[in-house]
Amino acid sequence: MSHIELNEKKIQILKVAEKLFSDKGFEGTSIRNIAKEAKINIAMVSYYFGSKERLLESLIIYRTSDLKLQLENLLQEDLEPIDKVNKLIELYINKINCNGGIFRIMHFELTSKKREKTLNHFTELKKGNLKSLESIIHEGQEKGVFRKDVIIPLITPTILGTFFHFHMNKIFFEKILNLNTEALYNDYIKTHLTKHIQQTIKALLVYEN
Amino acid sequence: MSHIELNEKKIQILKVAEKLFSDKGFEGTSIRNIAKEAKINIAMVSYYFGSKERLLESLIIYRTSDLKLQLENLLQEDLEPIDKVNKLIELYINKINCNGGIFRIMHFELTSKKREKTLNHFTELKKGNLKSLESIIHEGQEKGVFRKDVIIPLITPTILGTFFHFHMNKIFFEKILNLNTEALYNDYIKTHLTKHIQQTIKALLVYEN
DNA sequence: TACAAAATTAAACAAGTGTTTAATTTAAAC
DNA sequence: GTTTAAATTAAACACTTGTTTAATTTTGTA
Repeated sequence: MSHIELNEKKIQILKVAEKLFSDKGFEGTSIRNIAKEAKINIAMVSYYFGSKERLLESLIIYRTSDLKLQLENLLQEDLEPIDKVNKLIELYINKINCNGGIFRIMHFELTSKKREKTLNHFTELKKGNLKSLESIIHEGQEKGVFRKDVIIPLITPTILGTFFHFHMNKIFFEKILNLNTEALYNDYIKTHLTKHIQQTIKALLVYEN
Repeated sequence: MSHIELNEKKIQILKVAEKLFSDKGFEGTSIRNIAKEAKINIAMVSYYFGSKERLLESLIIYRTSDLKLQLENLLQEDLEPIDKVNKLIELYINKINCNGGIFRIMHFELTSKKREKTLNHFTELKKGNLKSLESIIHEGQEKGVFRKDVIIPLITPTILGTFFHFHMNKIFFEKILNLNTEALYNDYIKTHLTKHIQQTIKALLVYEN
């Protein structure tokens, strides 16, 4: 099921759908919107993907398939635990930033109790990610550099949540931080925001009350 | 404009709308859904609020009007800066948790460039909140208990982002943390999640590299 | 060239959307 | 009790939705 042949046309449709879903939400985007933007006939979406719902499903699988691999590679690098954590944060942010809207969609559209099948794929991904994080933290704890009373499953919400909330309030932060161009905004994420998250997680992991 | 007379019927509609918007999103909820649930005629929404858009606007104003006041009261309490921060975190979480879906809606529906008027009210609220937070942190910095190189506008994303991300992935966390009942889930937020956020922010504010 | 499979199309489908209308009922004021 | 305003209703409005159909064009293969 997670193997779907993706020809060029399909990928083109997926990318347009990603952009529109991200801009206007899943419900807010019509198949006619997608067809117009992708310059295809409205019947092609059903023809290729079966339905709008399964288009979303395909999109999510298409965009998340390599994240797991990258995380596992990170685990095997020869780095200090804190550097692994920092790299993991960078990896997340980079991944989300590069893949435009899909992660936004996943967080906003995949909470409903419908879309269960799509949600299952997402749950497996999150479980794997959590396992990777756990192994890094445990390593640090055994080395005596990380605290032992930290709740590991709550670390991801802090990393991703901080990023998403910033992204979510893009217009607000552009205004108060004077990020007048897209380049300035992206640069701020890559430098200040990333550093803030790394600093936060480090403090949480090593700070003793 | 921010003063709207709210009779009982209006409030009843607002509460139903909040629930449905929160469950299925703004676009995903139809006026007929709302009318059916609230046991009113579909024309009543337009009659009372003018449009679906302005129903959302009224809902947001209705739910956020007292937050500003509560924050300002907190500022004037006689507490140590770190205790004020902790109380602020508690206030946020409590506020969001009690007011069910509205904050979720605000974060998911208010990013689009449409809905500008509704968005403006929200922006003003956020600016005020940031000012309150700034004054607390500055107080702590002057007393020498907080670091001076922290980026204050990024603290709110960490507080709220962590909470929202947890809430967003409710189903996932219920599963991996064995929060089988609604009561257990809410209790986890009130205790562990709140503590995690407080611990995180404290570490960020006082930890020296 | 001829055939078959795949791709693409315009049109239609039934269902659902937010909003408005005009008629009717309810409530309040005199 | 009559008058006036507010509340409520069913029906219709024009429009959009996701999906399907059946016809046509394009493509690849023998």
